[in-house]
Amino acid sequence: MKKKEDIEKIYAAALAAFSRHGFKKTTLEDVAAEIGMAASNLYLYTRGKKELYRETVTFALLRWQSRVLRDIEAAGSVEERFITMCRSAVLYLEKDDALRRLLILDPDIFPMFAEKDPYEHVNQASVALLKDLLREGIAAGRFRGVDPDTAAEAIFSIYKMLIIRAYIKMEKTAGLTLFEQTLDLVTSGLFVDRRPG
Amino acid sequence: MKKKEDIEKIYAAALAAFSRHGFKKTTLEDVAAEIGMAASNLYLYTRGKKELYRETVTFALLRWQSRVLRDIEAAGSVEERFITMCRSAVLYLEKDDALRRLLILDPDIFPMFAEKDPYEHVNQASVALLKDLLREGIAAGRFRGVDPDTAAEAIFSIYKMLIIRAYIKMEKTAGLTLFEQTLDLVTSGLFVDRRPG
DNA sequence: AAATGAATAAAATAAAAATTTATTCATTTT
DNA sequence: AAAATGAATAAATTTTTATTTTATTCATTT
Repeated sequence: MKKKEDIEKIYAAALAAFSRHGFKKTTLEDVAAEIGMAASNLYLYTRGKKELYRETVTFALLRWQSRVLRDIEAAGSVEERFITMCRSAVLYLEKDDALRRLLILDPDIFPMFAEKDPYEHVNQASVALLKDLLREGIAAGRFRGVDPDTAAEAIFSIYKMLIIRAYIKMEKTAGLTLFEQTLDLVTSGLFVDRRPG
Repeated sequence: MKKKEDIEKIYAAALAAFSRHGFKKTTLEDVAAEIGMAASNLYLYTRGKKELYRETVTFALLRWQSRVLRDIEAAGSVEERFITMCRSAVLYLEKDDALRRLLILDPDIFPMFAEKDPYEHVNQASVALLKDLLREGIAAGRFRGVDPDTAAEAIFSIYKMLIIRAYIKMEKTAGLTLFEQTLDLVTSGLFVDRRPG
C-alpha cells in the first residue's frame, strides 16, 4: 500500500469500524482487521487512534459537504439554491448509513450546543456558504433585508436541529415532515401581513 | 408548619438548595437547613429526594408558564399574542435566577432531543397553547395556512433551542440578538416572493 | 400531628488489582 | 529502503473491594 496514496482506504476501513460501535469500543485491531493488516502498521499512516478518528470523521463530513456543493451548483435562482442547500444535505445523510450511525454514536461530531465544535473548520465553510447565499439574495432583492451574519447563524442552528431530529432521534417520516414544514416557515414566514403592529 | 398548606415553603427552599449545586450534590440536609428543620421531617411532605426534586422543578416551570400566560392575556391581536408568548418566556427566564441555574445544572429538565421529556406534562400545555394560537391566526386569515400541529412542534423546537442558547450556553446579548432575528425570520420569512419557483 | 435524633439501608466515592488496548521498537518481508 | 509485523512496554479501562457519605426508617419527644 503506497503511503499517502491509499490513506483513503484506511479512512474507509476506519469509518466502517468506528460506525459499528463508536470510538471507545472500537480497537485499532478492529480497524486494521477491516483491511487485513496488523494494528501496529496503522502508525505509518496516522499519529494514533484519536487522530485517526478525527481524520476519519473529517473525511466523512467533507464528502457530505462536497455533495451538497455539487447540487447547489446545478440549481438556478438564489431561492432555489437556498432550498437545494437545505434539502440536499438532508437527502445525502439519508443515504450515507455509516456517517449517520457515527452521528448517532457520537453527538459531539455535530453538536447542537457546544463551547467548541471539534469540526468547526468544516461547519465554518457551510455557514460561510450560507452567508454568501444570503448576501446575494438580499443584494438581488430576492431575500428580505435581514442581517446576513445573524441570519446565517440562526438558519444553521435550525438546520442542525432538524438534522439531529430527523436522523438521530426521530423516525424518518416524522422528521422529514418537520423538516419541510420548517423550511416553508423560514422561507415564507408565518404572518400574512409582514410588518404587524 | 401546616401540612399541604406551606409545602410551597419547602419547594422554595428546595429550589434554592438544588439551584446551588444541582440534584446530586445537594443533600436533604441542605434543603432542610434552608428552613431550619431536620432532614427526616421532610418525609412528612414528600416521598423522598427524587420526588422532591421533580415537584420542585415542576413548581418552578409552572410559575414560569403562568407568567407567560398572564402576559398573553394582556396582549391584543393574534400576531401580538404570538410574539408576546415568545418574548415573555425569554424575559421571564432572564429574571428567575434560580430556575435558570437549575436549567444550566440539569439540561434534562428542558431537553432539546429526548425520547421522553420528564416534564412533558408542563411542556405539553405550552405546545397546546401555541397550537391554539396558530389555529386562531389561520382561521382569522392572519397567519398563512400552515399545518398547526407540525408548525407548533417546529416552532416549539426552535423556541427551545433559542432558550437554551440564550440562557444556558451563550452570553446574554448575543443570545437575545439571535432570538429576535429568528423570531423575525419565523414571522416574516426570508423570501420576498412567497412562492418561489 | 409535627418534629426530631439515632439506627439502618442504599448509594456514592476512593483505592487497589486485574485486564485490555494503545503505542513503540527491533526484526522481517517485499 | 519502504512497508509490514509480532513481541514488549506503557497507558487506559474495567472489575473488585473497602470506605465514606447520604437517604430513608422508626421509636421517641415536642
